[in-house]
Amino acid sequence: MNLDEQTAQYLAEFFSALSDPSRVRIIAALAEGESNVGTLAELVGISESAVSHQLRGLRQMRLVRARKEGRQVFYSLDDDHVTELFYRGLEHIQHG
Amino acid sequence: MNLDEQTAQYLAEFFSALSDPSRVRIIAALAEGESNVGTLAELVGISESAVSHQLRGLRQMRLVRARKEGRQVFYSLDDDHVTELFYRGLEHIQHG
DNA sequence: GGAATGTATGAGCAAGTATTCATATATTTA
DNA sequence: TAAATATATGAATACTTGCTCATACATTCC
Repeated sequence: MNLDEQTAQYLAEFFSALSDPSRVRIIAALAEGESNVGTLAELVGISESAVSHQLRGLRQMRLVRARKEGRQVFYSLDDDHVTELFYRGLEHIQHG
Repeated sequence: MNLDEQTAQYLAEFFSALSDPSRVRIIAALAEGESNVGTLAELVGISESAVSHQLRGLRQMRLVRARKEGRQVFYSLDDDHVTELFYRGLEHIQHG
């Protein structure tokens, strides 16, 4: 297969969602169900600001969706493909 | 799921293999069958040196293997998981 | 042997990225 | 209304990354 530049670009961006440990851990956490920024920060072990920045990117890729409840914002995975990719990757790591 | 830092790190590295357009195109080409550095450079549209650098990384991740034939080196995919991920990602892009 | 070809490698650089810090915005509570 | 809480955002910074360029290595051909 000889992908055109644009398709390759899109694909690369898609996989980039899982190309950083913090994002991987955020997505791993969200795979269990929705969670808010503070909780994610605690789980992942980075600042709330850092989480917020990462979620922004994931939001722009439409991989997560946000639900506001009071002053908290609950995020959840909004793309089955990423979830699936995540699990496949995990299998690969665990007994690949 | 709450991944430990190391697992997250490995996973992120694994997905990083497909997080760059040039690498995506290299892997797309190799999905068809083995190919040498010069041909890949032509297909992908980057220098042979750049291809060689990328292949080095993929080799270190054990995602491709090299077969030397005379002065040419033929590369092929050496990991079904990546191939599968690639196709899944492609589906996502094409009609996701 | 020497030239030519194919690939690999290291240094260096420009561009991208993940984080922190300071600050802003929005919502709740006193 | 003021203080407190939760999240978002922009700027700055340290780090990473993909490429080029020069050069080295290996193999074939003359």
